[in-house]
Amino acid sequence: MKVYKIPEATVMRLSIYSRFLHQLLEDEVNTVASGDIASGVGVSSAQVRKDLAYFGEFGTRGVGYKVEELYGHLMKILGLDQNWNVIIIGAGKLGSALALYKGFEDRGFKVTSILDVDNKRIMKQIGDVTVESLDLLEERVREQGIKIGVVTVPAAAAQDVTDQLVAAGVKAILNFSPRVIKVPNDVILRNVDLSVNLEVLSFNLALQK
Amino acid sequence: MKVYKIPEATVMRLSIYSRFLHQLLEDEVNTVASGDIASGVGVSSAQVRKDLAYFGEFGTRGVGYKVEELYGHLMKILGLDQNWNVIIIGAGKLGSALALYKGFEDRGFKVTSILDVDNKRIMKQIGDVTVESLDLLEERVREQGIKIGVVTVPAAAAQDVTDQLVAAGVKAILNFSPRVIKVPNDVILRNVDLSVNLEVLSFNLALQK
DNA sequence: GACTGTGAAGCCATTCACAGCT
DNA sequence: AGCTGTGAATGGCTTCACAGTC
Repeated sequence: MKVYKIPEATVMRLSIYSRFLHQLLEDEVNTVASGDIASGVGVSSAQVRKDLAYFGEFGTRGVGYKVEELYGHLMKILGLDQNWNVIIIGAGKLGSALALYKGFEDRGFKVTSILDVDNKRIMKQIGDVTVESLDLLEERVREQGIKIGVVTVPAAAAQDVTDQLVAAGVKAILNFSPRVIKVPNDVILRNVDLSVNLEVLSFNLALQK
Repeated sequence: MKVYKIPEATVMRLSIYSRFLHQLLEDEVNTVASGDIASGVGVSSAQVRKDLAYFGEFGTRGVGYKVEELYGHLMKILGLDQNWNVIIIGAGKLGSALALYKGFEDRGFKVTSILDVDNKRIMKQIGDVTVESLDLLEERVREQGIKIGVVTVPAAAAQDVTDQLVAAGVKAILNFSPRVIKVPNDVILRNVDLSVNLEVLSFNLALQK
């Protein structure tokens, strides 16, 4: 399993393939061809095979892939053969919604801490987690072995809490704030910019006229 | 202003540049060079110039760009020189959070309808919008001139509500459900897949070990 | 016959490097 | 002298097309 440089787009698709395979598993489908996956998720079959080829040979020529086996491989590749504790910084509407989001739990992400600076939010109960003070950041990261942090604070506070997460040893950050934030090279950063997504739609709509 | 095929990545960056310029405006900065924007948002200066070059010549050689002027151009390009009414389908935690998200309002997106199938959610007040029955979809889309729909329903219902949005005449859809959905060619679709984003982090973390 | 795995080709986006203005 | 605008070069991802295997 030589892993040199995998396109990010490939990783995102693997995640989508794995969910599609999960559906097939529930429908008790045993075998699947690259073309089936392709039409199921809206890409080309060559793309599916190429994506998988980065990680090994999982199929049988003339036949296809065993659903259960391929699913297992993908989950392992995606690092989902283990559970991840996640800390959310920012207990506003968005942070709360994410904390309760079933899609995370289903895939092995457990929100074990939710922190905020606002006293009105501290002690609030979100699912089975209690919102705590931002002061506890380092302590919670350490004791819960947290590698993944989610930032859902206002733009003005985003860089500051990010720096705190990094200082506490968090290695991967999912940023929902509408601000470009900077992290050291060894920390993985992804941005989910809600406004940008709507604006891409707006751009394309405006084009059509 | 010849617009043939603009890379999606360029559009996303324009959105980010525009927000950066807005910050500069507030700080009363008058002029900005491509290198300043670049370091502000974490791309190369050549990238900034190339992105802008798709749409015209906005700068002055030897000087840079007038902040206010460039900002205006970008907002126009992004279709943000007008307001957009937005309908949200799914009044769960995520749908509610998005309905209240300030970042949308700030950029001219107004959530004018929130619909759900669940009677327990109907009549609930979210901000100044009342959750209504999914049955009203077509009526609301028509009377509010809605072009943009946001889907925050469970995976199993995603394709169904998408089809209803399309049938009602919605031209752009932002899908938050963890399911691949299909739309006709003339409808613009973007997916914000929250789990996929976490899984890309997980993949990269798992690699490092 | 059917479908995988993969080198080669094609395509698209980014970076380079410099001519052109101010 | 400084910074933009842009053709050319580069790099990377996707598609093609087919040899290899069951």
